[in-house]
Amino acid sequence: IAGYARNEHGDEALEVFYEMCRSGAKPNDFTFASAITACAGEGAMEEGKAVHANCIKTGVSSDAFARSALITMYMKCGSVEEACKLFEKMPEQNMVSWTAMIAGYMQNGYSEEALSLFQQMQGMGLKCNQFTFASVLSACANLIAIEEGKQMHAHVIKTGFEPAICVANALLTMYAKGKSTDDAVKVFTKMHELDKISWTAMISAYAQNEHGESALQLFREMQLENIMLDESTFASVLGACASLAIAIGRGKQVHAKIIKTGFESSLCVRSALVTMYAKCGSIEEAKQVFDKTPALDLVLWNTMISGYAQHGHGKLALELFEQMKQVALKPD
RNA sequence: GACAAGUGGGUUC
Repeated sequence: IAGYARNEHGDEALEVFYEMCRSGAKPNDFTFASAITACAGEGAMEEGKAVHANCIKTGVSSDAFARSALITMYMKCGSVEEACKLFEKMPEQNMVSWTAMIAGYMQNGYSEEALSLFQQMQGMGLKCNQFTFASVLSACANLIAIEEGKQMHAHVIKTGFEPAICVANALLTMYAKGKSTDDAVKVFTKMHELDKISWTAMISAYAQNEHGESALQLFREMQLENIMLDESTFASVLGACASLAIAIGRGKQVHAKIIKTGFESSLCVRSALVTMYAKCGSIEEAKQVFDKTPALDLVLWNTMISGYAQHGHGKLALELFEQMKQVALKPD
């Protein structure tokens, strides 16, 4: 159940969970927590609450783990209020529940609150681990609070969490968002172990800081190292192509690779493709990608409208805007 | 021994 839940297979996790319940095997506090994690991944808030009620009814030793998982579920579903209410009511507050709150605040755009909660956590003398620091560093990144991020970096070194891969990835991104490409490179170079997130974060760091060619070079190295690519990688690589406004042929090579690896249906890849084609001078191909997309989301509409607007097609941009409103999508 | 919390990605000249 935990294996499925942690790997974004919430539906299968829940299937196994219910099968377990039917079989008469008795779930323990970890089982319920994992089932709630599965609900979080599925955005199934009501089901998660029901699992928690069931957890209490079953009389496991403690529902503390289930509560931490519930906090995450509420946060993932955007119910920050409910998460707070639950957190305040929790009898035993520990590192995991606090980290869940800090991460949740950060993910929902409340990075200030995340940092202030971290200060409180420190004040109470609660322990922190790599997950806490990764979230706090991401909060600094969101706020582009580089001075604070640097202090946190020092703190992370002092507490021995700098080598943790999730901490290093968050550090790298924090520096990249603060336009400190050199510091981002330092973090990347210092890492003993790199995962797909590290590579993508570094590619994105280059792409966002006017080092598009370095981004593309790193992408080549990443492939030579046989690192698994995913939709985030391609979105970042396309971002590099767009930022360089490279020759359309090179952009098309990336597009071909996307098709070959089966990522062309991803919405974030599609919008990155639209931008790439628009910026590389082929608004027609941008529109083709747009037209081939079955379920357009807000970002794709925005991307195509911006593409037209920025390339001398104001009238088409306005027409598309009208179309967008007709499909009952709310402009932002 | 495993199991609750974590890091990267698309639009905004």
